[in-house]
Amino acid sequence: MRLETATDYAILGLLSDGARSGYELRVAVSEELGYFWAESFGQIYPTLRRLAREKLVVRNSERTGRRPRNVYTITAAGRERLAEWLRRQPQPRVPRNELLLKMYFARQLEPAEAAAHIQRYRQQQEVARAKHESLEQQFYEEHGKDPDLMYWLIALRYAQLEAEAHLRWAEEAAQILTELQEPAQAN
Amino acid sequence: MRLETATDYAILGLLSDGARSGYELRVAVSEELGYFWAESFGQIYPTLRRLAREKLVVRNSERTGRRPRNVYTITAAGRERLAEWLRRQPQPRVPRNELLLKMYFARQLEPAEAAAHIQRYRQQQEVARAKHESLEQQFYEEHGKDPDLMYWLIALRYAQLEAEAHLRWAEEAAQILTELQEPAQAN
DNA sequence: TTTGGCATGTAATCCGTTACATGATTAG
DNA sequence: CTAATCATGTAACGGATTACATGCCAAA
Repeated sequence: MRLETATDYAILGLLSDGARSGYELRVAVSEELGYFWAESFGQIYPTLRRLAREKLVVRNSERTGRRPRNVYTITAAGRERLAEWLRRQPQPRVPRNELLLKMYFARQLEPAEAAAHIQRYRQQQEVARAKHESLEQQFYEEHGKDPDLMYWLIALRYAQLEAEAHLRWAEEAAQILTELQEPAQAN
Repeated sequence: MRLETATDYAILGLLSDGARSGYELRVAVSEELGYFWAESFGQIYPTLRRLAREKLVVRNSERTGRRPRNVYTITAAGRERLAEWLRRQPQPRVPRNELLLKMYFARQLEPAEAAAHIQRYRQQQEVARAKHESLEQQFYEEHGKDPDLMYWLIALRYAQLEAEAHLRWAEEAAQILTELQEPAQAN
């Protein structure tokens, strides 16, 4: 038997906001949670089956006119389990930052090669920042009165502050590497 | 057959700085790389075997006086492979932040319960910050002239800026939740 | 008619963690 | 003598990704 994973609760959490099909969940994970959470697609359907077996969700097959869909609805028991999990202390995952691993050993590279990593990283973080900004707009426009809004903004704010920190780091690191490449000429 | 993992290169990287035994690698991963990288212990020995089979490291059994140790030394081929990997663009891992997942769905909790998560998180980040600071000291003291130092500081700086961002977030989030708990009385 | 999006699933594989298992040496 | 640390590995399990597999419907 299977111990509980955060995956289960990501799905229960989304369903707590309204019934959805597996396909819709797949989309919702990547669009709504995408900036801090991901589920591989091959994970969602098996998880839904298991949640249904445990009576935390119920499946309703819709065949009304459209092509058949299986829509999952969270049960009272599901909500309870979700709330219980939400109260438990979040487990930090093991750190594994490949960029930093490469930086740590970067003396084996030319400074310009290390700088290239940093440049690309900065660009990625710029993209992330832009995405966060548009997400924030979207939140206000589509959920201005939603009582969830506050919490969504808190989560988003985390990503925003991190991206800012990453950008600042990239600038500092680029600066250091530039100085390494052009050793001081003045005395 | 096995595709390459960053695990392999974390080990090759450490060995590029000097030969070590499996046990010493285990310690080094957690002490030197610990703030941004982790390897589970059951991973290191099998990886060393594989690296030896691929001639990227060589094993030397020491039995001189002390209890037997297997010391691994990186080969020229190993250094080449490491450098080649270092040049390739770092792959970001899939995002999975359990704290944010809980925050995102936190309307299902009492605001005070959400605030408790944030308090604990802030404390964890304070601990991290202190650890970074002592690491920095240690770097300067023990490796003041090491040409690797610059890169180690760059990696460390990343973690420092992130921790600062996390602390700032925790403060902001705590503030918002406090306001939620005591609704405005003045008009 | 063909492409793209909606829709649902299974299978193989891999990576990683945890637990198990054993034993030597050294310092207190 | 005994606890801590040095030291080396194996096995079982579980979770996650990727690839495979299928097919409908609507719009261009």
